[in-house]
Amino acid sequence: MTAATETPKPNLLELLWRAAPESGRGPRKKLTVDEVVAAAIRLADAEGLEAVTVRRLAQELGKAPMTLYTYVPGKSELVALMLDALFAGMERAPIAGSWRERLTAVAQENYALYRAHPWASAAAPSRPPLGPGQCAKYEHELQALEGLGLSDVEMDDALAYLLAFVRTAAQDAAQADAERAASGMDDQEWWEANGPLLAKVLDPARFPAAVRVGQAAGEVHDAAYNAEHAFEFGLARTLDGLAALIER
Amino acid sequence: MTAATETPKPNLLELLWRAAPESGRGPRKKLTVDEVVAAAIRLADAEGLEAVTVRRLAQELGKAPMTLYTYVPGKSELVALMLDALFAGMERAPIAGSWRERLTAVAQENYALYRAHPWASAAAPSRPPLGPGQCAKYEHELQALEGLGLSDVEMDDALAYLLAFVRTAAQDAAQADAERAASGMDDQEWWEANGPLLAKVLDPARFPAAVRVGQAAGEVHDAAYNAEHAFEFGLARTLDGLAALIER
DNA sequence: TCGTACGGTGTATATTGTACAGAGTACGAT
DNA sequence: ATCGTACTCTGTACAATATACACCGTACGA
Repeated sequence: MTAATETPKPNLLELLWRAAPESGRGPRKKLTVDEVVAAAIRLADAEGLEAVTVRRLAQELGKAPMTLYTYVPGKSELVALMLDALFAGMERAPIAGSWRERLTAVAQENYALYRAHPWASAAAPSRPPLGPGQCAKYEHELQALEGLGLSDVEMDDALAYLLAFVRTAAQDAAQADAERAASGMDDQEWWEANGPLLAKVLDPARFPAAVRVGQAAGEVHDAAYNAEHAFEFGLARTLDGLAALIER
Repeated sequence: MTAATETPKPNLLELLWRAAPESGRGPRKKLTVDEVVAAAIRLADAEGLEAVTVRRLAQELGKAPMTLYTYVPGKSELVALMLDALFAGMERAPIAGSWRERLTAVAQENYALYRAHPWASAAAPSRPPLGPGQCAKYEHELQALEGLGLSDVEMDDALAYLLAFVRTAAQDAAQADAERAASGMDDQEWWEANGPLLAKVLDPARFPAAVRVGQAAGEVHDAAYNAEHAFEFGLARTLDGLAALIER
């Protein structure tokens, strides 16, 4: 009996860093991992992450579905690769200005990325596997916190805190968009449909503050939820919160 | 031809407020929406939200799968009901103390809820449909911000900001737990498996700050990511950020 | 008393990720 | 130069998902 050949089963980290063994046996590959990932990103941008199915992506690439598994071990790894590619491709404006300006720029770059690729805000974990894109992003963004008197650990904490805020804000914005699109109603239609029931059920005697505050908030923004306002407000608060650490 | 009877198709809001028409024709229902929702929550707590399938939940209730659709129009509505039930059942300690103590209590109540029901942190939208549980929660939590000199709109902004932070922190913690469980490796094993590649690829010349800061952060917490620390740090920052608004 | 609205269910469908086996290809050892 | 074998690519197959639809029986309301 020959020794069981045990296909090495490419690790996600190896894949991210394109550190595959590359034993040139067999037919040449007709695609690259990068092409697969790029097609997946294109598809997700155009039709959402739920449109990125193995079959659909294969069709887009002119291959049979199972072919993709020669490039990527599974779907979750594909998503990780998509995210890292996105991070790798971010434009990185030089870090300059006051610490507030620098962190604002970092926040806005991230927000713009997630708004341009809404699927990413939902897919991105707080601590994605350390791919090259993720690392380059981390390296760049740490520059905004360098020289402020923070310890290394505090720099990491502060950056993670800022990025988590931005990701959540973008995710909430994307979700609000998606729900509006899915319901097929604009805010006015929604209110006409659901207003009567809400009026009956939201008893100001039972929920005095909720009714009062909810109404005030709803009137100021034109909608029940204004994502851009939430981002502006939250960013200001987040920077103020970091100020207490930085300017202490 | 008789007039098309057009089954009214229960709206999510009607369902949340249990405001169904209730036309007592036909056989008596053998279950209630609440029983279905309670069973779903039990199942999600025990085995995760992905275990809550129509078949499995029906089996748990001793019914045929399709039976559930008499109680709930679809799965997404079921999840919304589960969330609202969770919110309705939260213990609400009386609001007291300084504003910092009050908001800390609110944050910790929410964090505890999401840690006890990890599926909820992923499922909860920033602005869930206004069910009775959600409303009671909102009413209660607004108390913590009353009388601080904030406008109604600012109260809403501040609460949403705090809650989004807590939800994200809990979600990240749950995800870290899930990944650890799924990989079957503890942190040490993971490092032994992936350390060599990372050492080769994380070039301190290319990523000087990233390597330095990442190492420092990894050493302080025993793991690559310490969720509880992130919550503590973030909560302090978030309260400091709100202080700038409240004590202005 | 009887029509009909409704509860409960069996069957069926479209869609998903992916396991598995087979066919052809080209490198590397002999 | 030859040939085994590792590898690419693909067709088929399977398990699981949500849920549409038709049907059966029940019990209220006219």
